[in-house]
Amino acid sequence: MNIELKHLRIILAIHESGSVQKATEQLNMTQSAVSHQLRYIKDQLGVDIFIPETRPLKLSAEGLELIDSARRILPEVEKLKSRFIDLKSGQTGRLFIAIECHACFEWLFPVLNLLREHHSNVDIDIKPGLAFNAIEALQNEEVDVVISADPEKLPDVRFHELFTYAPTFISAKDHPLAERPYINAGDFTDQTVITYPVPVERLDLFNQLLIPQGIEPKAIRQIELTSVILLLVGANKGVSVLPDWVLQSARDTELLAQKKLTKYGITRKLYAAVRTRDSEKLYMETFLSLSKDVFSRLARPR
Amino acid sequence: MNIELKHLRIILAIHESGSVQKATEQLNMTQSAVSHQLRYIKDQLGVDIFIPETRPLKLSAEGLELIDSARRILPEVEKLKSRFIDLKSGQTGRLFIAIECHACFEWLFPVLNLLREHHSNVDIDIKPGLAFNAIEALQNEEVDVVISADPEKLPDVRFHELFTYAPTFISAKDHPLAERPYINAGDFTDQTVITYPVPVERLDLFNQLLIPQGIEPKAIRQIELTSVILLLVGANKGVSVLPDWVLQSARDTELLAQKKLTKYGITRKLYAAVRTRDSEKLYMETFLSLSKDVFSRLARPR
DNA sequence: ACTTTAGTATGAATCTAATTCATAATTTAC
DNA sequence: GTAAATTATGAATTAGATTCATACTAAAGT
Repeated sequence: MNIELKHLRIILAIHESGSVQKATEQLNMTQSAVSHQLRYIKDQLGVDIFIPETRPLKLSAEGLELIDSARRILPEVEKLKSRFIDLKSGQTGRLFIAIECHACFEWLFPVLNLLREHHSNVDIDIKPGLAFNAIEALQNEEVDVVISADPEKLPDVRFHELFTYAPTFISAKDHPLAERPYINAGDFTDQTVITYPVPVERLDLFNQLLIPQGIEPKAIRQIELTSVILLLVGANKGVSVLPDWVLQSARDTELLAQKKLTKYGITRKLYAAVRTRDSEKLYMETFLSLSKDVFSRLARPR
Repeated sequence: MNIELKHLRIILAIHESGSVQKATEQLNMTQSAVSHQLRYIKDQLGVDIFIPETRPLKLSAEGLELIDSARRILPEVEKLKSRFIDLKSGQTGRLFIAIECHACFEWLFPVLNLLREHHSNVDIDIKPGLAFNAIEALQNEEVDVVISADPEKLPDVRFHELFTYAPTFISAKDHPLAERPYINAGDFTDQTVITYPVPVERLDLFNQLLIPQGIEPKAIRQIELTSVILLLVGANKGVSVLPDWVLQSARDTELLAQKKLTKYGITRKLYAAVRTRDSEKLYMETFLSLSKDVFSRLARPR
């Protein structure tokens, strides 16, 4: 028994218009085509859908059952179709975000709240944990955006530049290194470094400075919250390196000394990696521009 | 945008089997056919259903939405199909009954209760009120059975004989007519006749005896309940004519005299009129045989 | 990095199903 | 009973789906 949506639509149109004749316009079919289809439907279902020898055709008891089903099934299909129209136009969609940059929560939350206001039907989520190879997860469509500082040349992924920042050294004001004009890699050998609880390879300090120069600090202490890191550094429990904008937007930085890394400073760029074919989606464009907006407000010193 | 059930089935099969290759068996299609269909689906929906350049094919975020819809829609269609398989085999169906014979409620209720036990999925109902032209309602599929004493020769309707009965005169034992061996039409001219509240043309007494002979009784009093009719006749408030089986199955008939109508008695047959193509349906056959059963038990004098 | 293998895509030919056109058959209304 | 309206049917046509053969391509193996 083979029944298709087409058949349900035909039966429904005939019932609602009252005759095959009238249904033909609505269906954009000729009377003959409809008639042939009706016979096919009857053969498939094995029962008479219409009361024979009535003109205009009237649905039989069995035909009315078909109508019931059609009225349950067809609206679901219409929903599916309009869902895909929205998906295609970027009115709606999924925005799962993987962040490689731990501090980024600071600006990501306000961005997502704003995005929710603009695109209430977009399914927004942050996927932690798969930071190990976020770009692969992006290609597998497990996530839709990766916030990363390491752009790659990939055919199907586009890295949208969000902003530039400077990983900045901080210590207590009475710390010996607070006297220096800038900090070098070697200065860390006898320091306790306070970092976010992520693999060191993912920290700017390490992947940009210490690892290339083969230097290891005396100790590493991992702390989750930015404000706690600032507190501990202020209390001389260690030193740290954080993005400049984190320091600019944070309170309670009076007790801290901020120094650039190396003589000329290190600057990095943060990117939003997006699958190429998602780039022009409306909500994705909104996400990108909101990100830049929010960041520039956050980074402006108060 | 044209999407058919076929397409949903293909996507679902691929997702559940894990690859196009494996889905082909389940779908009874060649790999090539599936591939062509996938391109069609993609073109229709306007978005990529699969992550490009992965092998085996993996569904994209949009593809997963399709799966959701398919899992909602396809089971509804399966339900529809099995419903029609049942309808065709007579496992299930509709049994709306129109009764032209008022006393028939007496045996119809037990029949329907028994039928419900055998065929719990049959939608049983009694449609009163459209007794004016019940056979037309049968042809229009407004009802599925008409209980009638007037068979007609119709191409699409079959009259199944249920049983024979004799419209029988009753009066109080001390009524003058109780002395007679039988009752003639003329005997009613000075009688009050107690009947069911239906048009007189539908009463055996009238359409078989009084109307053909142009005789009208002195008065007609209409009463709904059989037991009340018996009570009033016993109290000499009038006479009545009821089917013999009603009298045989009723209690409190000791005070009544029963007489045949005319010298040789009048007998009538009751039929169940059914659309020809419904006749062989399982539940219809059950209904007919149950009707005969119940009647013969009812009519047997206690 | 190269080769093999499994999985998918594609084009042309073929086959199937749907539609049209012309016309017949039926039913309903007058 | 005739005309008008509606549906059915058969043959021809057209559109759509499937197959076959083969080309690609990603992933796995060496």
